[in-house]
Parts: sequence; C-alpha cells; structure tokens
Amino acid sequence: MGKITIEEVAAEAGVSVTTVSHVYSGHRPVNVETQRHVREVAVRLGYRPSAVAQSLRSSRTHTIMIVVPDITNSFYPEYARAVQDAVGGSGYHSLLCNTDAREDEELAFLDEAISRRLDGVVFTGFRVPPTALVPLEEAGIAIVNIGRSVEGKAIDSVRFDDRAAEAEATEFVLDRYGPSVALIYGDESAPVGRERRDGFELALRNHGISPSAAAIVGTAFTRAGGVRGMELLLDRGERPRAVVCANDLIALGVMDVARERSLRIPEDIAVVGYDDIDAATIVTPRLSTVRTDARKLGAVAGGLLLDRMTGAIDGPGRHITIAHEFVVRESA
Amino acid sequence: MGKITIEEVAAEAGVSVTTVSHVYSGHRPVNVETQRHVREVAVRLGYRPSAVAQSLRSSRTHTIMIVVPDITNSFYPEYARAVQDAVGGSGYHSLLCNTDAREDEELAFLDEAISRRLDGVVFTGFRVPPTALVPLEEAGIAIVNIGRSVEGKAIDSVRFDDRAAEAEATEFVLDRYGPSVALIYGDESAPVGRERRDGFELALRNHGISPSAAAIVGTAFTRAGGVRGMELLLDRGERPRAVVCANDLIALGVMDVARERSLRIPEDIAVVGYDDIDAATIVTPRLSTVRTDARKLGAVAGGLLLDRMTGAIDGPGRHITIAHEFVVRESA
DNA sequence: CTGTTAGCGCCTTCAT
DNA sequence: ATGAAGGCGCTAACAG
Repeated sequence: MGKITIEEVAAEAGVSVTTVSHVYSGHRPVNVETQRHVREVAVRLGYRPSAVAQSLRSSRTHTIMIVVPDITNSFYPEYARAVQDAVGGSGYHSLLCNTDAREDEELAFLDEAISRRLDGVVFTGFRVPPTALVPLEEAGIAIVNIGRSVEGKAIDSVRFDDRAAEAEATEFVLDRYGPSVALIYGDESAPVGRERRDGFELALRNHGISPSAAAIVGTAFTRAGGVRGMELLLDRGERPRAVVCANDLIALGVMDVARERSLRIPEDIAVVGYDDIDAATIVTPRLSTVRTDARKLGAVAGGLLLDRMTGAIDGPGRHITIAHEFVVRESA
Repeated sequence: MGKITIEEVAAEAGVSVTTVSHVYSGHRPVNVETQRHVREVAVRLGYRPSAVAQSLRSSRTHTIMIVVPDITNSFYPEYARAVQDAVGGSGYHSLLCNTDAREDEELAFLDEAISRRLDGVVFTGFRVPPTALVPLEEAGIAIVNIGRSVEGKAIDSVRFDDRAAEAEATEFVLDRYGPSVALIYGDESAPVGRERRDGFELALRNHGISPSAAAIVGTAFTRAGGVRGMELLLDRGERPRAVVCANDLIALGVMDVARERSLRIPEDIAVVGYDDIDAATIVTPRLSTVRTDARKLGAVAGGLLLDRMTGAIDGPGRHITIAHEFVVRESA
C-alpha cells in the first residue's frame, strides 16, 4: 500500500505510463474508455501520484511558507487563514512557521524555503531586514514581504502605515487626556516597533511635547510584555494619564495590572491598543484601538503571491498599503 | 542561483558527487581538507541540497501535517505550537491545515498527506471517523489522533475525558445554582460535541433530572455560535439559571448577549465554558471553565508521533488521556 | 490516440 | 578515503 507507482498501474491496466500520467493531468486527450479503465485500476490498487516525484520533475511544490513571529497572537492566525484562503483555491498548501521573533529562526526558515524549493513565501520579519529575502528571489521563489519593501527586486510588499496609525492613536489620547502619556512597545529592532514608536513621538512633537519627556518602555509584543512594561512604569513612580500600547496584547497586560492595582480605566488611566484582535471586544472596558484588518492583509498578500506564482505578474515589486482606522471604544 | 546541483559543486570542487553528498550527510568519513574545500565551493556557488530530491530518494519528507478544525480558536494555535516544538527539534516541519470542521476538507487533507508522502499526521477530526486514518497508516504514515482511537491499528491517540469533564462542570453548576440549566454546544457530529453533551446529560441524571427537561441547543463552536444559541434560548422564553457551554468561544458569545440584554453574570445567569483559552481570563467576569491543557496535549501528541517517525516505537497504538481540571472563577 | 525514453537531484550500494 | 552508476516516481519531448 502507498507504494503503488504509476508503472504498476500502467502494467495492471495494460497501457503505458504516459497514458496513466495523462489521464491524471489532462494534458492530452485520452480515450474515454481507457480513461475510465485506468481510473478504476488506480483506485483498486490504491494508487496515489507521488507529489514528491511530481515536484522533482516539475520543480513546483505547490507549497508556500507563511512566516509569522507569534502564532499565539490571534492577529496572525486570522491573517494566515486569509492567506491560505487566497492561495488554497489554486491548490497551494502552506507551511505556517513561527519564529518567536528570533533572528536565527527567521533565517532558518528562509533557508528551508530554498531547500524545499517552495513556490512562495509570505514573510513577516521582526529581526531580519527585507534584504534577507533576496536569495529567495534569486532562487525563483515568489515573495511577499509584510512591511517595508526592498528596492529593485521582484519582491512585493503589503503593510499598514504603522507610523501614521500610531500617531493618530496618540493624538487622540493627547487631545482627550492631556500630555501625560506613555508608550509601551515591543522593541526597537522590530520594524513595527520602530515605526509605531516613531508615530508616537511624531504625535508628541506635533503637540509641542518633547519625546524625551515621555515615558517609553520596550518589552515584548505579548500580554506578559504588557504586564512587565506597566509594572516597570508604575514601580518607577510614574503614572501617566494614558498609555498607548503598540499592540493589543500589550494593552491586555496593561489592563491586567491596572485591575490588580485597582486603577480604573479610563478614569484613572486610559489605554489604547493596536490591531483590534478579538480580545479587544472581550475585555471590559472594551479596548479603543487601531483596527488593522488582518484578513485583508492576508487576502491581499495571498493575491499578490498567487499572481507571481502563476506567472500572471513578473515585473518589479508592487507595494500596497492597507487602510487602518482608529476605533474608539471604552478604554480611552 | 537556486539551480546549482550537487553535480556542479562536485565538478567545481574537482571531486565526485559521492564525496559532496557525504560531506553533507556525514555518512562516511571524508578527508578534512577535502571537506573544507567542498563546503567552500558550495557556499560560493550558493548550493542548497534539494529537499525534494532527497525526499524522493529517501522517501522521508521530514514534514508532518497538523489538522485542526479552526485555527481561529486560540486553543488550536497553542496546541499546534506545542506539537511543532515537540517535533521541530528533530528537523520536522509542519503543514498546519484548517478544516473549518468540514468533512470534505478533512478528507482532502488526509488525501494530501498520502500524496505528499508526509512522515506524520496529527489529526483532530470533527466530521470524519478515526477509521478514515487507516489508509494513511497503511501507507506507512505515523499517526496520532486527537480523540478516540481505532482498534487494532498502529494509530496512537491522545484525548481529554470530555464526558467526565463536562459532567463535572455541570455538577458544579447544578450544586450551586439548582436544576435550571441549559447546554449550548457545537453539534452532534463532532466527537467533542457528542461527548460533552453526554457528560452534561450524565450529570443531570445523577441529580435526578431528566435530560429531556433541559434546554439543549446546538449551533457552532464559535463566539457567533454562542450568540446564536443564547438568543435562541432567550427568545424562546426560556431563561435558565445557568448555561454550560461546550467551549469558551461559545461562552464568550453567551456573555455578549447577556451584556447586551443587561443580564448580570453570575447573579442573573451563570456561565461556564470549556478549554480555558486566554480569553477566559480576559472577559469580565472571568470565566469559570474546564481547563484542558492545550500545550500538554500538543506536546504529548508530538512526542508520540516522533516515536513512530523515528521508529523508536512500532507496536500497536498507545492511548493517552490527559488530565483536566475545573477552574472556578467569577462567571459561575 | 498511444508508447518509449531521457532526465529532475540526490543517495547508496558496489568497486577500487 | 574516493568514484561510478542505478534508480526513487513522474512528466514531456519525441515518435508512431
């Protein structure tokens, strides 16, 4: 079982392997009767074409890789689903790879993509610059980078305008609660970290506040990171009127600490997040946050990738920015 | 680039392909100097061994498939992560496949697993019985089924005792809030649905209540399913003192409706969930629920799978039941 | 409409 | 310590 080859099917059916191959591929006409017979024999024998052999022959694996920093952050499953939905219809499957936002993991997966001769990669890098994608491009792998693009390569990119979005969120908070505002984000080396921090500082400057005057703490883009950041802030004796968080998970952690220390939100301290994951409407008070549409991101990325993999497009990189929106709820 | 073969490396390095092959596999001693030289040439040329060709030759793909019903339910990413962590160290990658709890998808993925000659599959079936795994087992694919096992096959299984767990949760609620209790679950055809429903009814009977007297509604294992179920219940004019939900997502939906209709939890209506996903401690009031350890489930499943893939084990199926625990918080 | 055959890139006996 | 060569299963020229 499972080791039946096309040859055995051909022999049993009394035809050539070519014919068997073509009844499956449809790449050339086969007598209807022969066709029926071959199929009948094939199922009787339990024949399954070997995708491995097909790949070696055709140099197409019909597999893509989706690289994300943290599959446990519900933004990413949502997004990954959308990518899969976009390419799945055309017969592509996907390797979902989790890097834990570690550089070595990011590089290792990229390497794997080449070794495995994958047809495409949708990459969300936290540590590695987009230039790390160049070898893949040269190996003929279709690529979509989530975030900034790389010049002069056939690498598409999709992103949100994190800087502008975070600036908006910050302005909202500044207008409503005054200048005592803090930022908790993941860290500098992640592009999203840097951009969101830039946006935060931009808003501050627009309001005539020196960024150096504001409390800024970098931990990790997780609920635990939010807890740590908030404790750091509070234990340091600073208690900002509002805290803007570089993602919703961080905001959740911040709210955990606030509740624990009996700080009312938003009366004592206002909180805003970023992403608008499901949890944003599960917490009480509901989280005011920047909505970045994960499904849309995935759908667009998947579409671009598909275009390249099917050869519909082969020019220079296309770069798309997806609209965001600040959603006011109850936490600020 | 990316099309450099072992042959080209051998030619450039002035050795045979055999030698190049062995410097990578280490399957036989190669002169240290030669080794260094070959590697140097290989990186200079940008050589990457083709995993596809290796697979065809060795009939091992170093790839497993993790099949889940809903990657958007955070229980599953958590679990999938654990499986990946368990097998990743040994060089296995994984295809994470989402079935949307649809029978056709479940079957399609199983088929793919055979075609792609995957080394292993961890399956969480909602529609398809475990016997659907038999062809894979016959094809020599290592298998771990999440849920009930299948007799007399080399198929391992891991599960929670859903019936007992749901019975416990129900008993708790019965003791605390009396006999007016309803169940909202996904649906019958899913094994977890059936087992949890059985557990619910079992507890009822233990308390001398006829299950037919209780309101039981089946929708879907999602937040939206919880909303629908709760609305159905309420609009029907029934307002149970407590509602037990077959998973946390459902409970979240129930709480959405309660809030919208100004029903206090647990004063007006108590709610219990199942799974203990992150969101259970994010909602207010915090959700009392059955804790099933997703990471442990994944770790155990991954371990069993690895044993089979490496050949460490090849006897009949091993079946493991993982402990659960009812966690009392504030919603009941 | 059907068959023969040369590889796809690699590993692995069998030789030396 | 190193080579030569067959074959893993399939597709697509090329040839009827």
